[in-house]
Parts: sequence; structure tokens; C-alpha cells
Amino acid sequence: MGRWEPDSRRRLQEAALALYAERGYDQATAAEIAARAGVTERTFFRHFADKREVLFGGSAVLKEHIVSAVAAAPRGATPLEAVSLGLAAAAALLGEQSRELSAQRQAVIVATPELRERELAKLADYAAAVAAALHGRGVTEPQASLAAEAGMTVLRVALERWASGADRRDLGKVVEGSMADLRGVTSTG
Amino acid sequence: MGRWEPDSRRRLQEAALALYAERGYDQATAAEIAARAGVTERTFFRHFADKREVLFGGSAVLKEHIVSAVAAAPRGATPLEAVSLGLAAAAALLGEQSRELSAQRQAVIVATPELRERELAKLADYAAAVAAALHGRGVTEPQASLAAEAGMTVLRVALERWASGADRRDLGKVVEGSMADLRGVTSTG
DNA sequence: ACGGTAATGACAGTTACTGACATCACCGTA
DNA sequence: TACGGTGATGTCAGTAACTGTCATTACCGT
Repeated sequence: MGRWEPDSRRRLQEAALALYAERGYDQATAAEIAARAGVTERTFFRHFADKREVLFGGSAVLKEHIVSAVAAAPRGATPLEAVSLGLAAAAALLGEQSRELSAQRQAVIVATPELRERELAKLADYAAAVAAALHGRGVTEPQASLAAEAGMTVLRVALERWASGADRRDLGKVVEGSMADLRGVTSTG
Repeated sequence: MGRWEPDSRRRLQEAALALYAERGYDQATAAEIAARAGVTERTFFRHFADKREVLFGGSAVLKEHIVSAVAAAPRGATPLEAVSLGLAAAAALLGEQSRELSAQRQAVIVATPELRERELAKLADYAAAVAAALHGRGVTEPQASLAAEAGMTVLRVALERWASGADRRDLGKVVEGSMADLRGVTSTG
């Protein structure tokens, strides 16, 4: 550890979310965020590749949880059932944080095109990893990619409904409901 | 029209694709693209919001085609059937261009994270418009969003398979096949 | 001939991001 | 206890994406 205040990474994340929420993403400079966190701008970019990434600091952990759950699904599970288990794991992890904080983060993302782009890219990254996990379960292309992509779509739709308050249930329940809706759409349509 | 060489927009698009393909996206500066097109850097940014957008110049037209086809689907069509008609329209439009040019463009996009992000954002934008068109057909949420998102996923997966040469059939056929795969995955899984 | 207009050029300025080097506390070890 | 290695940070210069503003110029209708 360094000799300065510890947790600079966490402080940067909190400062960024606060500033983005206060005055908007593009009105907040990296230098300002760093100053609020008590470090220099250079340190900001040592911890995060760019201004967007600071809001997605936990994505690697989330990805690992999802992939592990998919890989650990019972042998008999169908591809989409395995994906559903991954989504449940994601919901459990995301549900740990306060709904209020998640809602603030999601509000900033929804309000900022650049951040929405990044969120989509993260989900696409998860989808690729899930597809690889499905390959490991013997699922072939393009079924693996389609199941993974469909699952991430379900997660995103559910997350939006949950964070916006449109659905008051627990995130896990919202995810389950959205997955059921997807099945309904694709089986009858 | 202006008094200089016309078609500056098209020239910029061609110059950008060529330079991105030659030396990579981040090794090509906006100034270089503009110079090759015979204009100044400022003109580049008058035609395109940023360095990425120059590869997505036809997206508004494509979006219109998709939405129109969805809206014009027969009354009895299910949501996913309507979306399928939109995908067919997209495939028809994209199939007009030479497969070689499309493949070059797709190769650049696949090789560049920033461009992949933008492509995902474009597809998400199409999905939102398609969902709105489905609303106009009486489809409610979340079925409309899920059908639209699933459709755009199918389009993306099919486009990758087609442009990469993994599937030698016409784009329309590849799209149909991917849609059938999605139905298979979600009905049995 | 003339005034309006749309596209472009010219140019200064901000800011995201990078590379290179210096600095400083901590830690193991002699 | 002194000492060298290490990791995180500071400092500073530099590139390039993008923006605002104003001047310029051909075309077009009257």
C-alpha cells in the first residue's frame, strides 16, 4: 500500500458518481473528480482507462459471478436454464448494494449516451464470456451466442425496470419475470 | 451545394474506411482523414459528430427501413414475426452493398473496441425504435422491448457470421437461419 | 448586378488521455 | 539498524479529439 490515504480507487468512484449526478457527465472534468478524491488527474487515469470506466469498476467481479454460475449449472440444464442461473447470481450481487445507490448510478448512465454505450459494451462482454462457458458445456454455435445475448438483454431490461422503480419487486424476481416474458415472446411469435 | 468538390461527406467516409483499414483506427487521425478527402479537419467534424460516426453514416436510413417494415407487417403477425420482416428489410438494404466492402467495414469494427461500442449503441437505438413500432401495433411492455432486442441480437449475430465468411449464404438467408436458431434456443431452454 | 445562403476554411481553445521521470513511504533482509 | 527494492503517486510535457467563432466564397433567386 502507498503512504497516502488508502482507498483512492474507491474515493475516485464515489467522487465521479457524485459529480456526474450533480452537474452531468460532460460538465465534470477528470481533474475535478481527482481533486474531490484528493489525488491528481494522472492517478485517475491510472485506476481507470477513461472517464466512463470509473462507473463500471465492479464489472470484472460481476462477470466472474455470472460465468461461474453458468458453468456450475447442473448437467441436465438447457442452455437458457444455465444462463438463467447466471442471471440469478448477477441479481444477487447487484442486489447487495442499496437500491438508492444503484438507482443513482443507473440514472446517470441512462442520461448519458457515452455511458449507455459503455454499459452495452460491458453486457456484450459478459455475453461473450457466457457463450464461452456454454461451449464448455457442449453447447454449439450459434445457440450459445444467442442464448447468452438473450440472457444479457433480459438482465438489462430487468435492471432498467428495477432501478427506475417501474417494478418494485426484488431484482431477482424482476429478472425471473423478464426471462419468462422472453420465453413467451419467442415461443408464440 | 457548395462551390468546392461535391460529395465531401462520401469522400470522408471512404477515406476514413481506407485509413482505418490500412493502419488501424487509433493510428488514423481525423486530420489525416480530412486531408485524404481534400477538406479540413473542421469539415470532418461538421459532417460527423466524432471519429466513430463516420463509419455509420447510413444508419438513419437503415433504421427507417427496419421500422417501416415492422409497422407494415400484416395485422395477424405476432411481434417476433413483425420483427422478422424488419430484419428482412435490413438484410435487403445491407445486401445491396458489395460483400467485400461490408466485410472490410465489419473487420475494422470488430478489430476496434470503440467502434464495437458504437455498433452496439446503434443496434440498441434500432431496438428502441422497433419497440415503439410494436407499441403502435398494440404490443405491450416488456414483450415489445424483448422482441425488438432479441431481433437486433439476431441481426448482429447474423451480420458477423455473414461478413466473416463463416456463412456463405445471402445475408437474408443467414438472418432467417439465426432467427430460427433463437426460437429453438428459447423454446426448448 | 445584387443580396441571401449554405458549406467551408482558419484559428484559438478546452479537455481527455499518454509517456517519461522523479519521489516517497513501506517492507524484507543483511 | 541501515539499505535497497517496490508500488503507488506526483509532476510535467505532449498529442489529438472535439468545439466555438468569425471570415470567406461560390451558387441561387430576384
